Amino acid sequence: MKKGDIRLEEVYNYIKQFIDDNGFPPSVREIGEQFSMKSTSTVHYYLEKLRNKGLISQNTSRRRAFTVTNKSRGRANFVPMIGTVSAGKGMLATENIEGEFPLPQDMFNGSDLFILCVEGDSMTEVGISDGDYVIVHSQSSAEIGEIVVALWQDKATVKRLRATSPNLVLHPENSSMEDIVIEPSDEPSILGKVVGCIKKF
Amino acid sequence: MKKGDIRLEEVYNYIKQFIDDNGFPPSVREIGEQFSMKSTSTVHYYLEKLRNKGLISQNTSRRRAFTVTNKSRGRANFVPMIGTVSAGKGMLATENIEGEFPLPQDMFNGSDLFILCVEGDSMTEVGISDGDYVIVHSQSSAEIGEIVVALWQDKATVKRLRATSPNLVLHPENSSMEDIVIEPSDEPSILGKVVGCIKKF
DNA sequence: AAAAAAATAGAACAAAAGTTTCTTTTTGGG
DNA sequence: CCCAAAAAGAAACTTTTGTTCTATTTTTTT
Repeated sequence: MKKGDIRLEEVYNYIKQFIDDNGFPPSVREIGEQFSMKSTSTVHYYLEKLRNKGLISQNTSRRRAFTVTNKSRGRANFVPMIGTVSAGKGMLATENIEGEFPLPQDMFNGSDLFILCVEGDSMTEVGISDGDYVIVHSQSSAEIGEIVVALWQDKATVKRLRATSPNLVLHPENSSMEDIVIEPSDEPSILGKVVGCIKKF
Repeated sequence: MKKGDIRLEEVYNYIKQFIDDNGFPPSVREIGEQFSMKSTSTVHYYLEKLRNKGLISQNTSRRRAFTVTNKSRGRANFVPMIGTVSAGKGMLATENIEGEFPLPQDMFNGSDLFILCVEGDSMTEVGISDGDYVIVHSQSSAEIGEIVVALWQDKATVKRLRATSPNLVLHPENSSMEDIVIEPSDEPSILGKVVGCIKKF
């Protein structure tokens, strides 16, 4: 392996790390300092190699403005985590958002997602357990058979949708539990459809 | 609400979006153009407000180098997804990596993690199903009772560790399956410990 | 309506950052 | 060991970019 190729990879990794740490790319001179390169043209030499290899893309006429075009590195989709579900105001109101979590955009895309922490063991038979985080697509209706987040008695519950009329029937995926039947007069509402789940062991 | 406060939020959102889209922050003049501000000092005026509110942090002496310090926005931890598990060379060799996926650092941190796609239904009773992605902490040994990824007959399997000697005993969390007993002569190895799981519905 | 505060503009400036051209040193294969 | 190619350096140059200072307009408050 040629000496320059080793260095090229080191430079590439440094850039990646720098962006991860700082949120913006390093300048030519900062790269040079890192590798004790005494001339900015030396850095330029490597940067052009990386550009030719398609590993970075650089916006001419913009300073400190190149990005790592790592095809294999997926983009993040920041999804809000909902803390308390207050029925009254919009659920995605700022005061209800506990934080934004990055999810792989390849798996979960779209801007109308949110994350909710699951309480209880009513859905263990589909792999959703107490303490898991479900990823929910915000929508006000859903198809029969889909797993939904429904707002009932001012609390969000995750259940499988069995029927919507005359009553809303929610089916826990836990053989020891009974279906929940909610009459229209109780004004139940569907907050969204569960599209994924994250669990920690 | 004051007029400036609305604008302040718009500017803030624009910056966030710009960084998401481009991977580097906008310049003062780019922000100004977006909002038809005819003077860079106007942008400066808003930028300072954002700084004072702690919403962005700016590195003086560095151009185009501020970051959104959204406390609520979690950082991403890029974790490699392993495709084919080839026993021979290092599992985390570049050729085995299918891509890097961003995970919430708050949930999964550390640089020695990898993601693996699960095949089969041997762990459904702990919520790990066919097609799920397990998040694995790379390690060569584990405690009894932990869920591990073991390499057996050149294939990676996810099971609960029951015993390590004299034989390696792997327990499927599926009552219709039998324990797998692997003799030392078969040279089984532990690739890591399962710390999480992501499922898509 | 007047006064105070907030928001915007203009222009000039200094520093940072990418590029270029030419030269020199170091490597690596024959 | 020699020579071409690769790698590194020096210095000057052009743009971009953030800052500053002052003046003006618009909003908000009293």
